[in-house]
Amino acid sequence: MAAKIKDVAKRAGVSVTTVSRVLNGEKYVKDDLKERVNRAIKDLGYAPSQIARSLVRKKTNLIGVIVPDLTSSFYSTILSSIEETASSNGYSLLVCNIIENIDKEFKYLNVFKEMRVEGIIIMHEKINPEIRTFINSLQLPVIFSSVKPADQNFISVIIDDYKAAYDATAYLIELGHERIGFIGGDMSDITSGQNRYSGYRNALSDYGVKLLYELIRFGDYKVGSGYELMNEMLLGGEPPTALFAVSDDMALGAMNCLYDRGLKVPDDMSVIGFDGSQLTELVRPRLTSMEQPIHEMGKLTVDTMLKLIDGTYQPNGDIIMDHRMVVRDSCKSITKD
Amino acid sequence: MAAKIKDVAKRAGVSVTTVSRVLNGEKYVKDDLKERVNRAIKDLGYAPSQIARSLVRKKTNLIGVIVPDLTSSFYSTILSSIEETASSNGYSLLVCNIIENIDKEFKYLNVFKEMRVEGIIIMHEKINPEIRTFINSLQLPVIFSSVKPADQNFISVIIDDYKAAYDATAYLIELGHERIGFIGGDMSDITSGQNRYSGYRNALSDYGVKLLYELIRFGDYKVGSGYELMNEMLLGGEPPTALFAVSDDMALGAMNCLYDRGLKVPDDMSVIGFDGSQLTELVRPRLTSMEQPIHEMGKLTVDTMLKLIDGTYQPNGDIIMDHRMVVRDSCKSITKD
DNA sequence: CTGAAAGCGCTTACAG
DNA sequence: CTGAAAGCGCTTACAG
Repeated sequence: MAAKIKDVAKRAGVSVTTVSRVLNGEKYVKDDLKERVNRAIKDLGYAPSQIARSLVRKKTNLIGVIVPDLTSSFYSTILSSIEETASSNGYSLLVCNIIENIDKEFKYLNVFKEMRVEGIIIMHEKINPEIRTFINSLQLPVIFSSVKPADQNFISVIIDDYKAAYDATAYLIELGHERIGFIGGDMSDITSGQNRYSGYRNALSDYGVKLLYELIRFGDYKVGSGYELMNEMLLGGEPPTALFAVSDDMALGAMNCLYDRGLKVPDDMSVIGFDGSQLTELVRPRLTSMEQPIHEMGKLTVDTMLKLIDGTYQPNGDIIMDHRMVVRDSCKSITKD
Repeated sequence: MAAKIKDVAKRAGVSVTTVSRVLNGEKYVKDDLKERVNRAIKDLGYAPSQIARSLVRKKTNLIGVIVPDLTSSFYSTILSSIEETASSNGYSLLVCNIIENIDKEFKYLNVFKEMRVEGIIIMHEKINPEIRTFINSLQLPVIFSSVKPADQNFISVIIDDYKAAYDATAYLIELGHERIGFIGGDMSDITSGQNRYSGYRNALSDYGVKLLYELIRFGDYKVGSGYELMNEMLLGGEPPTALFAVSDDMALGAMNCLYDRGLKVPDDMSVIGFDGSQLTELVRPRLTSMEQPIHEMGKLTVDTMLKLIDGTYQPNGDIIMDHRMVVRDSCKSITKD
């Protein structure tokens, strides 16, 4: 079995207290003792048990993370950034991938509780009352990253979705488009559903562009729904000249649908996405997108979480980051001729 | 603070031993006591501390996972499957994302050691002697998933990369191609580098097709290198009529390069990829690929790991899974006219 | 069927 | 500067 502190103490000829002291970098240990201990540690290949240590310190250095879909480019990128920041601060991640499975989420939340994680990061906003109650009962710092649940007690790290959607729509309008289709998200989601839709509508109305209900659809942010919804729109009558989809995945789905029907982007239709996922650079034409600062968002989420954990930060509302429009090749100005 | 077993015992008017018994589902507890305990647990919102439990049981139910790149579609899909299988068997994952960072890998391996994980799953084969020694010293079950390191002491869950590459090449040859370009992987990698290259070469030679060195390049499996290498090939002289890239990402990179230069797939060049990542269905034209059973591979990795942990399984060599060619729209037979 | 006691591998006052 | 002892929150023989 693995060596324990007692073995080290015996081999170094000191007490376990002394070993513990050099392990934790305390001063007040004579150099020669320190040396003997360090050699014993090396000889034995000793590494202190975090689990014993956690028990006495009441500190696990663990953060629980709930991701809706690990295989999504957007979430895996945030997660990657979260992991990087956490690990460079001495924290490890317990990752739960819930694929729209409430039972699994509950089960995992319970694992988080049993593992005594010090904080929880959640990346979806569809929490039901039961889950909400459970989370609250944990009395742990909780941060929603990139999403905002209805419950005002939670803190989110997000962009201003309303404004971002407004800007994306305005961009299309300024390109001369007047028939601007919209593929939105789940309207029970505050930020990615409602706020992005409002941004779209208000931009149209501010610019005096008519809202065309036949060009509006709502999906689930995934490629498949973008495809289906665009197909529906095409079947429905005169197509839009431009499309704003509230996720890059749905924008790509729409582009694929157009491709399969022999339509060209951006010649036959301009398309703008949302998120700034890696896909934007991988597809052809490259996808213009209203981007979230994905990497920075993950980092800021963890930095804030760490401060929340050590009591250094008093939350006062959400943390709003800047969005950024990145123009690529999927939009063009309309030329009436 | 969170309730502890002592609080439950007090509230239920029993000993902690009894509480522990109902917690662990032991029989030999009278129904009325059991009821009182369960009520106390509910009232207090008590959840046993896994960390205390781990300490005495010497069992953490933790598996460490090392992923080279979380944002890659291939790895995130395996990871998702690993997570699913682990969690449904009561195990949690400690995930380390090493982005070609040896120091970080070392640091994490040490975290794994300190956290007393019960096994380690690794998804890259570039382990240096130092890492190898460290891993061996851990005396823990280790499984390489989808890759095979040079060290024969480790066990891998993989496909037959040689045969898969052979089959992919043969497919192109049977389509009538004779100028078949190849974008390989890192030749210091046994499976994804060497074996796939051998498969390509031997297929050519078995079918009597000439090996053209000017059509051979080696990349790093990523989109960017596929793009660069194809560009190089195009600049080099007469282009191939078909390309076999040993990762879907590189195949996509190559397709993007062709697109940017106004060349059509599959009319101007057929392209076949390798892996079966989600990208194959997302790009246009859809990418034909020699697929690994990604999801099953993740599951089998964990199933095997669990058996290794409980001593139910005696490893005898690698576990080879079946590959599968999935034809989509990126290849066509050559028509000489 | 139930409980008192020892012990898991550490850290942290406390005393010297 | 160093060590003996208590304690973190559980489980598991052992005894009854």
